Amino acid sequence: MMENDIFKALADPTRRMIFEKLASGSMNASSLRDGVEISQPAMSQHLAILCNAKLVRQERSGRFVNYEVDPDGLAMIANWLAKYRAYWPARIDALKDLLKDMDQ
Amino acid sequence: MMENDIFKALADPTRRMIFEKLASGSMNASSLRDGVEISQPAMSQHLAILCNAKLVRQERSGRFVNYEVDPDGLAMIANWLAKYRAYWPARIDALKDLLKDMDQ
DNA sequence: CCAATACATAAGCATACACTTATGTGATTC
DNA sequence: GAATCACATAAGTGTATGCTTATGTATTGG
Repeated sequence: MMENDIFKALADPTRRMIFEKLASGSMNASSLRDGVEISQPAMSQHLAILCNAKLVRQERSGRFVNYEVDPDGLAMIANWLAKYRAYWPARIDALKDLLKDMDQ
Repeated sequence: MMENDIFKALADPTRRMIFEKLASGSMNASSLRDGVEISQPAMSQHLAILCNAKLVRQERSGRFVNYEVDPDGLAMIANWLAKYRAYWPARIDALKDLLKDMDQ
């Protein structure tokens, strides 16, 4: 199932870090390793899992592979979260900011 | 870390099912087992993990323990998701519904 | 071509995780 | 107050997961 892939993908802190890095701009696998203590195969495996979860997508560019955030995965999480909107505390500031940003 | 606890808690399909069940109304541990093929210790362990992640909270009531959705955990996910709002596709219907519901 | 680069895949290993059975703990009921 | 009920905890076990080293596969540059 897709939902399961997403949550399993995000359950690993290294993958969330990779995802966060990609959110600041698309990058190839080597650039993602810069400043991070992680082996090349480990990075490759994490990226495969993120891609499979539709959180990240890839695009080949010569011998490089460019990775970027895939909105599909985020939309799935938003959908999941929406099911429980009745429980969201209305006063959460971050949430208000989110609304302001999106309601344009 | 709290964020890690939440995503790890949600990575298990059984726990997401338990959470979904609780979202439809607070329940004690025995009621949560109704119609679900899960042992009593397994349920207890899952609930402990969900509580630790602030996704669920408990309240003792005699010899029963009542479990309910904890908004704190959901707010944390909303916060996490908000960091990537730039990537949310604006046209997702569920998202629009969500916005409409919340912008009141 | 052939060496080097960028990345993927395979296989093995240590740890984490979700389950099991067994037992403990606190509250209720007879 | 002894038995029972609702739940928690302990200990053990099989499997999943994330890493490692080694090798494979495109692509590019000299």
